[in-house]
Amino acid sequence: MIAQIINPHQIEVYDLSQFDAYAIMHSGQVFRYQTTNTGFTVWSAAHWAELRIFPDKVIIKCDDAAYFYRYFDLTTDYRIIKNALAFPKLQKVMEVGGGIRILQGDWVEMVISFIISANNNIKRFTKTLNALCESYGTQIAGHGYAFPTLTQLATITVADWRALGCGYRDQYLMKAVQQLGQMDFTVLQTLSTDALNKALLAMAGVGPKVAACIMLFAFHRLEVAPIDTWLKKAITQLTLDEQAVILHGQYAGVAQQYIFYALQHLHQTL
DNA sequence: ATCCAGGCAGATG
DNA sequence: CATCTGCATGGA
Repeated sequence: MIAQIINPHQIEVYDLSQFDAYAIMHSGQVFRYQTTNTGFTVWSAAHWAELRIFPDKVIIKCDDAAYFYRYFDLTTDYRIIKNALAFPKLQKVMEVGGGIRILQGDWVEMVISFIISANNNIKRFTKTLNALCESYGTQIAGHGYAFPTLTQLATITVADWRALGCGYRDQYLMKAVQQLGQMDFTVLQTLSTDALNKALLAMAGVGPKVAACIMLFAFHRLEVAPIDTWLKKAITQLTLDEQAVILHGQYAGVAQQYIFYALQHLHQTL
């Protein structure tokens, strides 16, 4: 058993070989989190969770256990995925990042976050995202701020986006918020990955890489690998087999996350 | 100071 | 279809 819902506000995770809270938080798929004495606090949409890390388990205290059971993808056995990725250089990055899981993020939050992420650095756009929540999101009593709802996002002007530090992306964000209002997650969810990709590419500020991030981190399309500046450098270092896994494999997105974490966060070489 | 950051849009071959 | 360029902004 990977994890269990103890009650509506608590989850316990038992298999830490496939749940590394530190690696998950630093793998570039969640930007609203804080380190605490015992672990992390993380926010998603209007929800919050406190992760307390113990030697043999992680206790997740949260506002909605069902939400975070899905968010942390706790029904998926990552041992199966890692077996499918057992190539030499991937093995090396899985040794340090093998506890990463692909989160099921809120799709509006992922769209806005990754539009802001383009040609930006993580430290800076994380600051922007937190400012966005504090300025336009609803305060959660004693637990920080929610990500702004679509209604709240729609009140933000071009000048406001600029003031948040979004730079030239302000116009993209204005239009993307409008477009989000005309899209339906439950419909998009039913689309093939190819059709979903096309739908996402129609949004302002969304190109191939941002669309891939949205598909992986909000639609859980594990076969989609966002190829960013880090992966472009990495891919030439991989064997042809591994390149095929990254570009076309069933778990390309997961493999990509292991590589991204090892390179970008741990500054390892392949 | 120059280059780069989880790239994209628009223009030009 | 592929390639080139401008773009806000702050950190290295």
